Amino acid sequence: MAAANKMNSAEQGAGSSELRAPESRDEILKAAIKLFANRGFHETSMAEVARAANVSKALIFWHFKTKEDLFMAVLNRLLEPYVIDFAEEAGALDEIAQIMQLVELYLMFVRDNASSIRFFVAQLMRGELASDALTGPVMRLYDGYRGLLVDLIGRAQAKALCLKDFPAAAVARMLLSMLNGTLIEMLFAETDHADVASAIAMIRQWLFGGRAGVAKDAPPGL
Amino acid sequence: MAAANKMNSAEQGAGSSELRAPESRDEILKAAIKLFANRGFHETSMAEVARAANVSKALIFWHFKTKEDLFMAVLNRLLEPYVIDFAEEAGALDEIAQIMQLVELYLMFVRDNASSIRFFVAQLMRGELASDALTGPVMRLYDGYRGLLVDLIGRAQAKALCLKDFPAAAVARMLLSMLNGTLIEMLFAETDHADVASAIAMIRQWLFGGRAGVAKDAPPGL
DNA sequence: TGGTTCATTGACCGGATGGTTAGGGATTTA
DNA sequence: TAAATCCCTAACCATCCGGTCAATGAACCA
Repeated sequence: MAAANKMNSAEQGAGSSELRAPESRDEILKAAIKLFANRGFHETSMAEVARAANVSKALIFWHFKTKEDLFMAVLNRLLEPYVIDFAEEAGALDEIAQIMQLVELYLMFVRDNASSIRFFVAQLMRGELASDALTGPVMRLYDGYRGLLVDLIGRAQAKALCLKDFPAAAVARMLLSMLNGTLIEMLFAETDHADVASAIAMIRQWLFGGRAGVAKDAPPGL
Repeated sequence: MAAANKMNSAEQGAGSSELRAPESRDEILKAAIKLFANRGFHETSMAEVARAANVSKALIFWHFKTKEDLFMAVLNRLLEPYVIDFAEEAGALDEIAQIMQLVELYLMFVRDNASSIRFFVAQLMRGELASDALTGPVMRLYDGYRGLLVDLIGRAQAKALCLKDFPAAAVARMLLSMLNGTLIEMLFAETDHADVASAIAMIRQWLFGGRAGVAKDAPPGL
């Protein structure tokens, strides 16, 4: 059985807008990222991905053995920019400046990766899939970030630079809650830049009171 | 509306383990709530709902015309407890106490409705379905709550009871960010009660500095 | 030139899903 | 008691989905 007749000929004509080489894999990944991000895993069909990537469904299964394989590849691709090392960023700055830089880094990171973060959060929310392959790296990063905060806040408290009414760990947790709250406001309501800037100002005021000590007052990028 | 009549006679006598009267609708709703909540809309099949509710799939389609109808019914059922009037709660208390009571109310509400809130957030995240029927009521409630906060904070600032370095609206927004951040920590990491209590303490400290003025120091329920 | 591998495709398959239908048993109504 | 109504079900259907397969053109290798 199987017709096998071909039918094509059609578009030949040498170059023009034809599909290229094994960068089709990349095309598929990009399409999958977009679709998974704003429709979720279960709601995205391989046929849709194929259509969006301008390839046949079978080709997707040639590149990635299963749908979950594709999903994992998407995960890894999205995880790449998440490896930014927060640590290196701040050199000889005092604790206050370092903390504020971490805060700004967090917010800028969220702003720049809004869509993939939305994706991760959506995935996190339900145990949908791969909760380990997902939870693992993200949580490691998150814990690392919190660790840095606890450390820095502890040192700032020791130098009496920063509010001391609560243990460093609690302050760090609260700071992260503030950041996460601002984050979800950025993601769902569309907070404008002014609001984010004012959030940063309020965080600084909360942590350090009237003290200065920060290099730049209004972060350039935000 | 829902019949409510009858339900009589019921199971006794012959029936053995037989199904009852038009409270089957309720059984279906309860099952659907549970399934939709922790598996989402698309990942929950009508057959599963039927199995979980111990009825036939066809009966579901008799009670609710389509799957989306069932989903809407679930939404409305879940929305019911959300009508709590925050306003009535606080009577003759001063602004500080009222604000702190709102804060506690928010956190307790989240704690008590964790599963349905998780459901709403998951639904909100993607525009999956009914984004109006969903967004509408929840956002109205949320805005109402924020309005109350802005008002109270404004009055507290006027009386110099509360931090005045920022406009009331900004303070309210930040407070909500803190609450939402604490919320997602409660929902996803399992923050224990001590952490929530310390979060409340830190919020009070942030808003009112050393001032007292609050009736109870450690909220009983939390 | 013929063969091997790479990259790609249309057609196909079994299973699950949302939804329908025809009917049946019990209760109410006339 | 006959008709109508309500509540409920098994069986069915069309569609879509993840995944497979045989075939094939192009590039590289002998």
